[in-house]
Amino acid sequence: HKGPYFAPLYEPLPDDVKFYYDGKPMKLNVATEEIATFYAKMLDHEYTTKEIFQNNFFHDWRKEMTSEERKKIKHLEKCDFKEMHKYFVDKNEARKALPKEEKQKLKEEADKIQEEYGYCILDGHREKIGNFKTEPPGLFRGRGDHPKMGMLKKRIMPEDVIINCSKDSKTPEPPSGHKWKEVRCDNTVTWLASWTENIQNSIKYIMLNPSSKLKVGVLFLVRPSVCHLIDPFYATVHVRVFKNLQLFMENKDPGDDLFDRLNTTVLNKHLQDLMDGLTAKVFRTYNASITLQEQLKALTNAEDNVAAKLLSYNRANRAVAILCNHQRATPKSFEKSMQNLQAKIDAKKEQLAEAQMELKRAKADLKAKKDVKSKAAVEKKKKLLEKIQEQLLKLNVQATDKEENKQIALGTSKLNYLDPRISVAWCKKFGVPIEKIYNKTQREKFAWAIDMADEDFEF
DNA sequence: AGTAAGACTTGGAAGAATCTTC
DNA sequence: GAAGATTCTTCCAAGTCTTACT
Repeated sequence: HKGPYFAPLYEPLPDDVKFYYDGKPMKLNVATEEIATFYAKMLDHEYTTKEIFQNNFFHDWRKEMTSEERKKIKHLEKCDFKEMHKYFVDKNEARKALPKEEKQKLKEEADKIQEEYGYCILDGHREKIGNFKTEPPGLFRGRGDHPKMGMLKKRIMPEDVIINCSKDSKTPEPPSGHKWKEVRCDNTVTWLASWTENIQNSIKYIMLNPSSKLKVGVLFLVRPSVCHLIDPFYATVHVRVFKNLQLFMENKDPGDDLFDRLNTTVLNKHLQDLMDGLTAKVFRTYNASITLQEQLKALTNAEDNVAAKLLSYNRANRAVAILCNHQRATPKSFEKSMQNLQAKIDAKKEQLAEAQMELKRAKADLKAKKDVKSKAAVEKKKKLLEKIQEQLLKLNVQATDKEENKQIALGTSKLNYLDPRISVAWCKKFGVPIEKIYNKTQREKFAWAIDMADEDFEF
């Protein structure tokens, strides 16, 4: 591989885009200006209204200022980033409004970078890298009430990066004038490059795309041996769990933590002793997959049309998501898009009524004239009516699906917990095109399953 | 046995691309 | 054809599990 692709260097603002302190324009040092733009870009984000975010940002920003700047800039409230903010908003819109050819050109440039840095050779095969770019500098966006939100995330330099590649491969060249922190050849790990980020002091990695050999299959292909053991395991375990619970409770007061001695480490250790490869996660995957299979069996009706079958599929998928507790907040746009859909349904109903009337008229016409032309007209109207009926049905199914899905996130279980062969088999068995349930990325990731599973596959 | 560091996976949000609708 | 909605993709923080260490 060629090592990571580094975030582009900072481009100073044009002279007419000014920063104001205490109402007066102030020219900032390039490094200071760069950090200011990180904040300016986020001005209409909720983050910048939070005190912790503001304080962390201001603290880190001042650290990077020249001593003169630091002497002057003492209060965030007196900083005016609005002009900078507007500059970036405008720039963004200008980019969106670019003519087709220009956009095409930009895309080609991006593709070239992807082509050059986005792949590596693994065991003689060309594999796609998942994240081949270093994370750009910016302000840390911790979730919830993260105490470090707003802190400066520093620019990653080649000197921060450890390269991992095989001994017989060509070592990637660092950008000119730079060198790598280290080059090593460790074939016991999967990462290609790594660096330590400055906020939490944790390590970030460049790794392969989910479609690559390294990422695929390990869980699902090795698992069957584990899974057929899980069934009898469950059967005996719940008796024992009950007894153990009683034991746990005997020596405890009602307020005590029941599981003070049971943490995931202990649990995993125990499971590991029972069988190699058995961890708590395997149970979650097993439960998810077996549930999907059962639900699909129970819900799918072979006589249904594709739309109705898809509703059944989504319902089975939802049962899994509920089991895994993949809940989400109802999307902000939910009400509105539901109303839109309802309006569509109403419009379709009117169309339907209209089509019924027209068919009636055409039939009457045929009765009166009994000629070839009006017979053809009747047929045509019949066809139209059927088409509209089908469309209406589809819309209704869509509405049901949407409503049932509003507080449930399907993505994670679909991507990480469900054996794709179950879905592939289902598609083949019921004649549903695979594109209806997996988009392009998902099809890439599950290519192995699409190839191998036939309609009789059982988990 | 407990803890910290390292490796790898997961989850959800933001941004980009595409589709719809007027 | 542009504005808005929807879907896809990328990004990256945070979670889980493993390994190393004391």
